[in-house]
Amino acid sequence: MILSQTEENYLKALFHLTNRNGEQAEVGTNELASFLNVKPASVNDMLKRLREKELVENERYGKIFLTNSGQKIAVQIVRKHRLWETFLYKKLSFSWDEVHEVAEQLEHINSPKLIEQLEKFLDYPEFDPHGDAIPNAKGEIKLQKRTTLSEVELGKSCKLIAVKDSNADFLQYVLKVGLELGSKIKVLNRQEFDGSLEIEIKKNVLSVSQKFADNVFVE
Amino acid sequence: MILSQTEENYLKALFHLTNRNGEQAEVGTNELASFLNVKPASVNDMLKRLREKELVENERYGKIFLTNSGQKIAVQIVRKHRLWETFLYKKLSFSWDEVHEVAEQLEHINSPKLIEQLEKFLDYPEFDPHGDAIPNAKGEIKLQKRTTLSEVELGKSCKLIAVKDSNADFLQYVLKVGLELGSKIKVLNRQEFDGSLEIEIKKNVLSVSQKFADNVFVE
DNA sequence: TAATAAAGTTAGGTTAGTCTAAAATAATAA
DNA sequence: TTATTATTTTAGACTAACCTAACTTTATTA
Ligand SMILES: [Mn+2]
Ligand SMILES: [Mn+2]
Ligand SMILES: [Mn+2]
Ligand SMILES: [Mn+2]
Repeated sequence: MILSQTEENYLKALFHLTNRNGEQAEVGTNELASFLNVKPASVNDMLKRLREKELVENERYGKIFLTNSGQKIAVQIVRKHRLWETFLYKKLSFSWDEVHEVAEQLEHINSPKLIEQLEKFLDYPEFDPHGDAIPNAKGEIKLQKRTTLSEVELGKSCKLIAVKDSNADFLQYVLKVGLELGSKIKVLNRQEFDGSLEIEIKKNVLSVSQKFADNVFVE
Repeated sequence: MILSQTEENYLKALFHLTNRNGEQAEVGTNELASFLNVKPASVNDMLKRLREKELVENERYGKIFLTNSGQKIAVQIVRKHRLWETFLYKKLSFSWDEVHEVAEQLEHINSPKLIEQLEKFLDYPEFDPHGDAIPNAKGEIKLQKRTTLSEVELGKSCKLIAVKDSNADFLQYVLKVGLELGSKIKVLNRQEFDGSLEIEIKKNVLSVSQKFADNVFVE
């Protein structure tokens, strides 16, 4: 089945919204619309078409789900996205805050051979530059049990294993505070009124906002 | 200026049709339409929009030209196309008949850094896998004075320097008869009634059609 | 439970890019 | 020079993807 870029983006968005950190989540028209920066009415139009192609299922006023074939297609797009990010990062000297935007375009290139060969060229990488697992050709993903930094208990140490990839400013800031994939983080204190954290990284103590901590994944 | 893929394809088509083997050529609505596999009416609509963006010039019932800025954009697309073909060929083990189709998609990816870095990664190649010159970042192209094999005088020898890139079957056939970029070809005889040629390649004598010879460029 | 708010849907409209069918102009041949 | 053919343009229509404004249904709260 040949899909437009727009259709692919809807499927990918649904994939991300329905699988939040391993858990299943319910998704409605409004949420999908604001995620994609379109209006709920547009989402409705598109859902009609995706339903006709049997890629999504939803009842009137009900929640939205990917069908099996919708899910398969979405995973392949995620696979392409993460392989391209890895290529840009490893081979073309992009920084980790620059790769996502370009991968958003490259993920829609349609050529099975290209992806096969790209994966081989990169020597079958398991994770992208932000720590997200790259699905294999069959669509299987290693699922990492990951927590956000916000949820870590006071006094405990953890290891940074992934970061939200879609905000360049955030990613630059992560590097600036001295963090990278694999960094050890100790949570010293939590400010109750705004959820901000005091953390220790390589003997340095600093304070990060709740929002920051929500975008950092640890194990 | 942000252009759609379709607009980019019109500009590229005009670039190719108005610069045939170094010479300037006049292009009309019908010719552009059949090149792009659309109807003349569609071309008319698009020309109106491209005129408004000052990328093409044409008078009612007159021939079509790229403006300077239209030309610049077209060359950049050709540059991207040829760099991607080179990448696929050199780094991802694509054969020379497979690269064009995928490059048709990749040429529309919009990221100046990507192209810069790709060119660097490929070590500033001068020619694509079909022997076409790759424009540099400034849009300058080395112009090769090239003739088609059909035009070579009887008895003369020549060197294969480029081939038309858009037909995979033709490209496979070129390899099959033992030719590649740089091959020496001697033209032994010309059949007047159908323009077919008898040629010698590495002591082998074979006959090729006029159409074949039209798609092979030599110096 | 009734009122209000939030979420979702429908109707009608826009733009890009395409098409067919018909009309206008230019080029060519009788 | 007129008739025929080829080329180009116009008018009107379609689909994908979006929008606004109004409406309906579901959820929340008083
Ligand atoms: Mn990404
Ligand atoms: Mn995308
Ligand atoms: Mn090509
Ligand atoms: Mn193209």
